[in-house]
Amino acid sequence: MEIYFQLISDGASLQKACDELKNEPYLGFDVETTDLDPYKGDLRLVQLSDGQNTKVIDLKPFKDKGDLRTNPDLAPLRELLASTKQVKIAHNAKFDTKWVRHHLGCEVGNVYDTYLASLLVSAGDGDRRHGLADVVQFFLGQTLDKSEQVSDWAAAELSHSQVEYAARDAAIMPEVRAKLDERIATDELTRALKLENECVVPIAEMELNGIYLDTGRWREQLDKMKTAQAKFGDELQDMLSAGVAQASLFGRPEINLDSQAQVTDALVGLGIPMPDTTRAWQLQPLAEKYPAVAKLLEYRTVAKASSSFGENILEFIEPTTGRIHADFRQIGAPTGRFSCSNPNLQQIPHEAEYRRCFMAPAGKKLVIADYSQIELRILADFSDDKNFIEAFVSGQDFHAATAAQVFGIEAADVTPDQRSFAKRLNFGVVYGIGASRFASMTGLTQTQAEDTLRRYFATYPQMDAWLRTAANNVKIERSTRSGSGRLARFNFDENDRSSLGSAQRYAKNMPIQGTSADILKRALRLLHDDIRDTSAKLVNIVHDEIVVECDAADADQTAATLESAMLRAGAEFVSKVPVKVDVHTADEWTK
DNA sequence: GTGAAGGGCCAC
DNA sequence: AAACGTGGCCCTTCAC
Repeated sequence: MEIYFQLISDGASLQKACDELKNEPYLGFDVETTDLDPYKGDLRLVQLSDGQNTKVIDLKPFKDKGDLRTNPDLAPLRELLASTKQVKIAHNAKFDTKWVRHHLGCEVGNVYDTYLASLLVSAGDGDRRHGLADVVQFFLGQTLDKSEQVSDWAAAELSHSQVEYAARDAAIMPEVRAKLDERIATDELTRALKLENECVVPIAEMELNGIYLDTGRWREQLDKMKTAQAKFGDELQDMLSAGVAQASLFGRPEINLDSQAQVTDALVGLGIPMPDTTRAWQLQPLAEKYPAVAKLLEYRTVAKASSSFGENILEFIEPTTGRIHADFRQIGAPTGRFSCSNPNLQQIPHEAEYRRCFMAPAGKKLVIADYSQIELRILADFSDDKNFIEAFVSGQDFHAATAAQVFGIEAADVTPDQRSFAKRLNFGVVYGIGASRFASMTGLTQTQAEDTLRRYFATYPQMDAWLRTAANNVKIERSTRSGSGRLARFNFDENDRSSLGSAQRYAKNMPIQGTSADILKRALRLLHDDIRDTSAKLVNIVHDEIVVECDAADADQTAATLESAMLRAGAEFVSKVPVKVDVHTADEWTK
């Protein structure tokens, strides 16, 4: 397919090109860069297209005159990109908007992300691919050649083939959007896509902002873990070698303590009746009787700490900023939750020794806010359960309040055990917990656990009914949705009970987890708009928590702004129970 | 050597 | 498949 494009490399042509495009409602938007990381490479091309008329802007000549961000010749481009009048259609727009933000110094207005749209339409079907070529093939039936994608974008002169490739990627976007939008409309995903599209720029900015990690503190903690690992490892080797015959002849045989197979063999050699897995929850009961098992558990804990949360995380510190810029996937899970990697800032251990390493730099403060019991509030709202709602409205200790209801006593008379049972059930219910799991986690017998579950659901009959309906709909509707309308289709084997059971638990959980994700995404957009032109910067998110960094002097104002944004977002999805946000200001990412 | 799979464990 | 949902990271093992 021949396409019409124009390569632009001077200010006057750029002005003319932007004038030509500025009245178009939809613009395909793409960039070509010399690296995947905006802190490491250069922005070479910016492409904009209305579908017929495509402009490929070569930034190299502009770059040769100095900082792109202050070059007045680029003002028309910045204005066009920042405008909210034209929809900018990009595939994985987080990438393009990050480069524009960092290298051109402007925020892209009105983003439409065909990658996120394709993910929404696929509704959790993990077999579908969502690269641009895949999406173009699926929705337009065209084959897109991506071979130039990894070509040399730093070359002094770009080849015709490179520029044509760049033009084609932008030119096809309006058509992709049109086709995708038909599916978005028929699948009733318009609200969910709006939520996602509006969240792209806040996330792009968060990744550029990064979070500050105190290297000294981290190393200090790591050293402690390494020392403990060496000590426990040594002790464990001694204990395990007691069961090995050749120990006295050849000295202590080295066992690989990280190998389940070798450790299990050695423990069996000591006469320990090993369970089918060596996971902590299975070994825990054996730890009291067998010191080697207790030592293994100690070793595992510090080994995990020094590997997963060790030296490697320091390698993610970007030299130019001194901060960690992790990758956030906006639709990381089919429920709509984010996932995070390189490194995963959503799995940093909760202990203060780790969290205190993530700090506000000098003169700054962290403002940390999280939703209180958001998933349970969503369940209360969706099920409209009178008693469950009452437990929230009462405003008292939530788990004590539910314990009082379940056991039919006054809140003041709730025993610690009763509160603990209620708390575990409150958490378990959104995952579809069963009696046997509840029994094993509480130490209750199967019968006692069944009885407690029965009491719990008898206390909350409408919640029970809502969860049962959700499970039944797996077979009838074969799909479910979150509050924003995010869609999840079920994949299960009709004849396999465990497959059906697993789909039913997912059906109970997805609307709740998904709505929680919806609320967080809405809050991120509201926050983004409210902190524009302030010192506040989004630096991390963890499912129901938002961390913002700001000038110390602005901390109180930022806390109020953040809480307000989160509460407004919550109220858009939950109305029958109050939404509660706990917010505080600190020098470290701690409670 | 490299990569996939499986076990294990961290977060919410 | 912990009959409690969603992720990512590290390690070993095993196939290519």
